[in-house]
Amino acid sequence: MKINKRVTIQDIANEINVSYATVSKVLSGKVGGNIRVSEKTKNKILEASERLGYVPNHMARNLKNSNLSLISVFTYENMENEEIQKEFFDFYIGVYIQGEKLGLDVLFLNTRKNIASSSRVTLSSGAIMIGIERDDSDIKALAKRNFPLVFVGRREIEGIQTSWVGFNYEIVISEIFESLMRKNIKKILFIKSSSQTEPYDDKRRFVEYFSNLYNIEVDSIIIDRDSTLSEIQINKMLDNDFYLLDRIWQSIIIDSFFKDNSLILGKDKYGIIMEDDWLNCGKWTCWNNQRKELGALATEHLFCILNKKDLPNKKLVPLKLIYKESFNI
Amino acid sequence: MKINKRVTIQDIANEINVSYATVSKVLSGKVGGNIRVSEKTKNKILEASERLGYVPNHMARNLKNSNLSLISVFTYENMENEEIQKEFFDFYIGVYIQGEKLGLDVLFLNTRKNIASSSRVTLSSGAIMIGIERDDSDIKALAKRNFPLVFVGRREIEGIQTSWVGFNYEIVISEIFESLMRKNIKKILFIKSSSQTEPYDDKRRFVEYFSNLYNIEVDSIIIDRDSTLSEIQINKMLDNDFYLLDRIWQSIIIDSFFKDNSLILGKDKYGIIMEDDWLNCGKWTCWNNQRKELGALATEHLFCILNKKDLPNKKLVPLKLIYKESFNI
DNA sequence: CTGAAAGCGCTTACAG
DNA sequence: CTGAAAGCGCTTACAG
Repeated sequence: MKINKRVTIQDIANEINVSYATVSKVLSGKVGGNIRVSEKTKNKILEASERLGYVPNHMARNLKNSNLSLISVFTYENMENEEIQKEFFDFYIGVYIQGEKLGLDVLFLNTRKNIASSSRVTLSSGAIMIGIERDDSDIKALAKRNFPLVFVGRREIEGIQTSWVGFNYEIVISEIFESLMRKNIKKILFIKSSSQTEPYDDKRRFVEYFSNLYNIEVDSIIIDRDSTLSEIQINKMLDNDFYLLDRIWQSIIIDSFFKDNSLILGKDKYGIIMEDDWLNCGKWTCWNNQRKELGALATEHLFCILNKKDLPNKKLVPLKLIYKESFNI
Repeated sequence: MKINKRVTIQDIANEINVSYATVSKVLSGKVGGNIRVSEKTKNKILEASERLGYVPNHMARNLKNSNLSLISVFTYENMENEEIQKEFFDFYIGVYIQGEKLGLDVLFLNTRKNIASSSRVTLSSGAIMIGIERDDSDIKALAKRNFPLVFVGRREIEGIQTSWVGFNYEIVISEIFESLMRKNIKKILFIKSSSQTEPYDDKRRFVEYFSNLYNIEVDSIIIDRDSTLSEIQINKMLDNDFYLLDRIWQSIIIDSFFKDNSLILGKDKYGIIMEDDWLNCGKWTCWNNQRKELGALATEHLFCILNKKDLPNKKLVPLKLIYKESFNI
């Protein structure tokens, strides 16, 4: 595999008959202070480096210095899917920008179902995990082995203490129910997806909590990506005037239901999507997109873990409702 | 800096009194075929690796094996700028996806004006350069030193043979002029920006060539990002019915000129933007977004360079006109 | 089947 | 000011 043999410090040392230690000192920019090299030697080294075309090998440099400045962002999701690209883009940008601020380089890894290659994550000093794939035994292995990992979105792994950052659903869901109360809405339809991951569990828990607190009756149905509406579901939807949606893409199904039944959103029926506007919520009230902030926060956490600093107090990114036609106050 | 001392192959070898060569064989998954290790030793190693929490160090692995699977994408542009994010996103996705197909990991680097850190690009085996920054002496140094580099967009560096991929402007600009001819338009206004980079030069060259070929008169003005229109410019714009724009953001200025003068695009005035739709061209005819394809092509070229294969014949990505209200056939 | 040794390219005390 | 030597963590002929 040694196809691309590049010029090394050794080559330069040989070329001009000087020890490679000295070459290293000059070429790594360490001269000055304690480390002195004569002007003449220095120039000879610089000249030879230029002439031979020396390019430093950072792999080797890092091996020696155990540099912590390379992190990776890892996901199993299929990035060829445009929707997933959109879903992740802002997180990535947040990681990238915060990484730059903290002096971290970012390796984006997305290798599906291939243990050998996913382990390439260990090129870096730590990783941020994005995505909801559940069956990721090698990630669990990394977590178990104390490889520095920060998950985006609450994530529990049995028997392991995981680091994660997430959105603060509590406050924004409380805001939703307060507005419902103020509007005197006493009964809503909760449109769930069948996703069982922690973040969705959290949302549902808060819906339950605040609906009890404000004494609002909640009926629920499940609508998934490929769902067609059953008679029962349709009746429940006709029966209720306010819908609370789990997922943004449910709104497509709902919108077409409205069309079929000549109902108008914001006039006949109301609703809120409990996600941010990563996929264009259109006329639906949803919360603001804080994905960049979340990516940045994850990066900060990882940075602190790597450098054995105390984690930031902030672990949850606050969310705000963006009121649109589907539910305006 | 050795804060995060991790478990190494040595640690495992010491733990169970076996040579670290054997540990390496087992843990790198090399056993089988010529390389045999007794079941008993293997299990001991696996157990200890699990118990101590071994995570391989890929830096060291790569140093030994001079692995070519890490490439980087490099730019000096400021990624905090949302417009620039949009401008680059599709390229990045293209690189990322093609990289995955070719088994390359991608390091996204964006370190501005800092030689020390931009040289971190040498962590990888080669780089794709995106962006139009002209004053990049360290990139030139890398190019001079034969560090494998592929530029996105034609790019000439004096005295150096550069690899680059780009869009095929010729065919799409010929298509523009053919349509003009068919519509019997004999006179157009070319709205240039003052950008002097190779891709814009290319476009202008083809405009000149095809306008001569089809005998279409071209007047021109320069409009930049922060321009206000001069009287002369306004007169030229009133005088002409068809505008050819260099850059997508010029359309904002033109649109507001239309508004001020109660002119309607697609009715009173016509035009085409000679860019793709990365920033929403609105009603303007422009060409299709092939940035993913371009990113993928750059990745392929870099892959071939790294592996000393012949470069793909294809170096230019073809473009198609997307006809919209501003100029429809 | 197992291990001693050389080496990937570099850095850094340390001695001269 | 300069260089010999050890070592970062790993792999891989090679010998036993």
